[in-house]
Amino acid sequence: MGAPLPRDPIADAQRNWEDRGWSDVAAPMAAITAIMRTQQILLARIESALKPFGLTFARYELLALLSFARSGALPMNKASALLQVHPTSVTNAVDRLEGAGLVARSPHPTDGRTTLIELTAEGRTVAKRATAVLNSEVFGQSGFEPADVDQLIRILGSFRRNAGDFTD
Amino acid sequence: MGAPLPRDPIADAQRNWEDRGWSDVAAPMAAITAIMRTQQILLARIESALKPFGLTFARYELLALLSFARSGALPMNKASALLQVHPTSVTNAVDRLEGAGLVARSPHPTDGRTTLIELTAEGRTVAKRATAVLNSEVFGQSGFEPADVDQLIRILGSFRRNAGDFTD
DNA sequence: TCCAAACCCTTGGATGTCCTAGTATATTGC
DNA sequence: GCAATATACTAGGACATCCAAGGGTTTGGA
Repeated sequence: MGAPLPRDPIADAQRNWEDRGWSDVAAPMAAITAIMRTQQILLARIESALKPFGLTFARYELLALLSFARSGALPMNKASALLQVHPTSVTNAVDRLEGAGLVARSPHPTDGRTTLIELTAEGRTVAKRATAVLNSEVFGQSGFEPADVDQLIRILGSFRRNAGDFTD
Repeated sequence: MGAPLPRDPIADAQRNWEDRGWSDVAAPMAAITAIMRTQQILLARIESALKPFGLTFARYELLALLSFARSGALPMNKASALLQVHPTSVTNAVDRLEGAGLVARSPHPTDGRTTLIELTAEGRTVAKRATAVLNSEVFGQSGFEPADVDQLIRILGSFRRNAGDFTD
């Protein structure tokens, strides 16, 4: 954190790669490194916007997912698959959200292995308010040009499909 | 994580946003969420490629940075600024790299507050080998079209500049 | 000259992610 | 029907990141 650098460190890295004879992979290296850094910046903005609600991004994502579920409840494994995170991460998030009274665990009616997670009334309220803040403070001020947003959705969508995230 | 989903969960989220009347921020939301997920996929690939070297991405980045420093040594605060991570993260990475014998700490010759980190001979060798593996297994098979790589570098470069990463 | 402010690094605490392993419940196959 | 396999969730451990706070060093103004 700190003041802006006088030069783009990723562009410098790309030049270093080229100078060492790795020109064939210098550009993908720079693009991938830029994705890592961009994610870091965006995550910091998101966490900052969610802090007043006592939420982290991981917990917010779970709340948001539940708020869109028709029944208002989802099995943990379903949430894990849809959020594309490890099951233990969902357990962790649910533990904390449950402690904050925003979600509740309940046994699955027919499958004894499965645990359902459900929004509480307060959870639904918090999800709504947090989404409003994220929309206005982060998504609404992303700093991406509209045309670039479309490019990102296209490029990263293709990447995620090729990586095996989904078949569509 | 499991088998591919039948549908793109991010595209679904974008539709949900639009259905709730947040059309103005639905696309940026989708783009940002896609960046988060793409980072996760790429990080997993990188960590997997580095595992045989006993390196994580954070430690590799530090090794690579040092390998490009003319003198082969850098102050910790310099590394923190160039890698754009918190100073404590550098302390953590140096602790582990030092324990593995890949870098060494030394006092700054004139400024008693500053600690220099320097590659050991083994550290230089490991950095070289790890870079070769990353180049061939990750950067060389990113799955991005060359034209899209250029788009990413342009779009994310502009974003990072606007976010205050650098002035160029 | 001397003390306050700025700077550098480290420690300790909170979170999140993943992996491995373990327990409990379902499903499948013989 | 029963044993073997598969699935669901949780516990414990390793890492990384950030923040807050503390101790040592420099710098700069009174």
